[in-house]
Amino acid sequence: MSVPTVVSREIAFGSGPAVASKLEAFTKLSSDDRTALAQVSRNFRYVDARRDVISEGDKPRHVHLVLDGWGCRYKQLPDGKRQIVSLFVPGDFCDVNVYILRSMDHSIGAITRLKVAMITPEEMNALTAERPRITQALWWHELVTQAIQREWTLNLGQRSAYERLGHLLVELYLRLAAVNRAADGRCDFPLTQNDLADATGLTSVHVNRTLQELRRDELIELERKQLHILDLERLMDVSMFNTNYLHLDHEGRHLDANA
Amino acid sequence: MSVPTVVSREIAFGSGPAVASKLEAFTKLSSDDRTALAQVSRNFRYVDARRDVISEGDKPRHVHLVLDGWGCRYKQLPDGKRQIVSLFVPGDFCDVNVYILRSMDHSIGAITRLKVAMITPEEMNALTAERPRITQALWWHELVTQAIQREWTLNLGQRSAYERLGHLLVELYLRLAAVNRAADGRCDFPLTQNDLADATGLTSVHVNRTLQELRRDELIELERKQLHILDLERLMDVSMFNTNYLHLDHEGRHLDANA
DNA sequence: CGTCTGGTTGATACGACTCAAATTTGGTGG
DNA sequence: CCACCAAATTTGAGTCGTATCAACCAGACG
Repeated sequence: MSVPTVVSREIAFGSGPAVASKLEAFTKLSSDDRTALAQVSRNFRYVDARRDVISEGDKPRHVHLVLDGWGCRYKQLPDGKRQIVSLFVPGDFCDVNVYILRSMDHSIGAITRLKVAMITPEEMNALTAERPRITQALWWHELVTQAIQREWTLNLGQRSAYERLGHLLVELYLRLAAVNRAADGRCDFPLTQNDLADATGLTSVHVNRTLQELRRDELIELERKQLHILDLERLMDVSMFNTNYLHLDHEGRHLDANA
Repeated sequence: MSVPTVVSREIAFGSGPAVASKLEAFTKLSSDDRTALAQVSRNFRYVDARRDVISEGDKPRHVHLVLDGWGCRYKQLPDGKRQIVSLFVPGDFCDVNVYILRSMDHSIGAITRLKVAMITPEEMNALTAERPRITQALWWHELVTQAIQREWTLNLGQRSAYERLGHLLVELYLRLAAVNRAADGRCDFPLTQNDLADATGLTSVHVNRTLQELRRDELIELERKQLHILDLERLMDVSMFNTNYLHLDHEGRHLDANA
């Protein structure tokens, strides 16, 4: 999870180009690669908190890339129930190649005010045609995204409320750390207890009580949108967290050689 | 969900090349495309029921393609709990491009005796380099696989046991129908109640009671590994089933023109 | 035939939900 | 800078869905 000095020199904690550092968790990128990523990020827009980036039923026309802020993917049931099926933090792509599909089967919403790049199919094609290492890294990104989705399935299916919340907190902390948005057990944490409830399949009342338990056990502090994990190792332990699904061990580092 | 006549003419219910028909739910393939798919399916092996095709921790070396039988992806927790995170039916690819990753974060197991093709990275590269329509179709396959995983997340997070099981039965029925393995509300259904429990995050005792409810409500018959959905429309209704996530509407049909 | 796996039933327990209200926090305008 | 309001958090009491534990039964199989 080390961050290339070239990048980290430029950025302060909590800001800066997360995309490159996210992809560089997989493979080292050349400065040309980084320039190309910056290029496709030029065309961006802001989406207010609690608004949709794109809604279920819409025709997808771009790949979205989260430059700043938090977002989520969610699905709604006819009876009004809502499930957040994934969370986006800076550096996350929302569905590489979605535009193949005719219509969105879920919505993408902003948790905080969101800065998202809109990348056209043509730009994506050019990017992958010209930059094989970015292509590899994007595939890695896709595979990790799928692995996270599977882990959430496991989380909802088999873990208790306490384990489930613990697991989610650890995952988000590690994902933020990978893009230089977390350190020393601390990170921004803009999710409300309601959001947490929708993400974990619990009610917000029960989330509240369970967070209190986690605090009582001196595993976390969480207030004013700031998370502090007091004992990461123990929290990972009680939530049966296995980092393997995040594939954060620079698996593509052997690709560094070619230009 | 119509099946191209060219294919359906050749195959009997319950057997035949499922891959082509699965991909042709997205776009029409040329006979060259179909030949290429048959080529990469030459190298296959059988895996006995209840054995792993590949286990968590293993280094992935091939893309697996289910030629016949049912399989699943599952994850296990240190406390012994097990979650089936996805199911495979004939025609399903298991993780296009997995070999990018260093080690499997989950296991792939056989539910029934399984016939799986093992496709090398080289073969995959050749296939995608030479056959753009297959490449598109594989991307569609990936996107649908992800959509299914999201729907399972929703299923586990927000639906009751009754809805959850109903939803799963409908999904499997529709997926089997798409590869010509189901019709008239009937299909093979080799899952035990234990498997269903692991897939839905319930106990097998509760699965048993809930299936009885579904039978009592005259929605399904299920015995001797045969499923009969008596009233598909009503079952979809009570389980809040929205077919949109399966993207079965031949979205890539505009690609038919090129050779 | 005994054994095993998968299915079924019953009694009891508990984790998480529901509903309802109170309290705190954060943002906004006067 | 304070008053106000809406949103988010917290608390309490009671209920329900699903889990647990423990038998028992049926069919498949060697």
